[in-house]
Amino acid sequence: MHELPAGFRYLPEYLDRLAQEAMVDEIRAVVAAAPLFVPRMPKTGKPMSVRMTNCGTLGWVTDQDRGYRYQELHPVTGLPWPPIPPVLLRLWQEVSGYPQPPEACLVNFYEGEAKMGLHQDRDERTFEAPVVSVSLGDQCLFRIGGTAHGAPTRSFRLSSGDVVVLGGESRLSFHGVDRVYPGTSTLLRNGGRINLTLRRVTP
DNA sequence: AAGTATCC
DNA sequence: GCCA
Repeated sequence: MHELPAGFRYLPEYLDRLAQEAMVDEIRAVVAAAPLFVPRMPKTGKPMSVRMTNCGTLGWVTDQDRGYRYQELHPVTGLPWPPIPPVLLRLWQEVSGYPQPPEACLVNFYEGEAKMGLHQDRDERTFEAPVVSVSLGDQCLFRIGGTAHGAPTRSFRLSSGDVVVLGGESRLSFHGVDRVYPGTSTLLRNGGRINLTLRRVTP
């Protein structure tokens, strides 16, 4: 049984059903303005299995030519990202302990066999602020390790309404999603899982 | 290690 | 089904 990295906070059932439904409505509006796109791996161009979009002044994107980065414009529409909904700014204020607001909210949509390989969130220009993650919809198997390659990992299920904070020592921990469990939530009519990650990019 | 394949 |  390995230790969880210091600064990792798991807040189960942080959002009640009504709050989750309100958040899904906000995300629907974000997706209407900034359509989901398929991110591609740097150099190889292999598609990731999730679809994604963003809200905020900066959004995380990746493609074959330019790789992982934050940018102000949607890669397909060329428009600025829609603003982060106030309810998410309030959540950040409640749990982040960071004085300034988040600049990016990455929206990852998992359906079917979608997963996310173990990785570090390290494209930001500051690691002082934590990463705040919200789970909506079907449960998933989440895995978190240490900051070093090859460090032991722990796995547990995340459910709709759970909030996870990666701060302190855990800010640069490797983490990922090994699988989604279909039919484990009624929040999204067509099933699947939405993960929102709020981030500060600049100091 | 933001990927996939393979093994137990 | 989950880990490495």
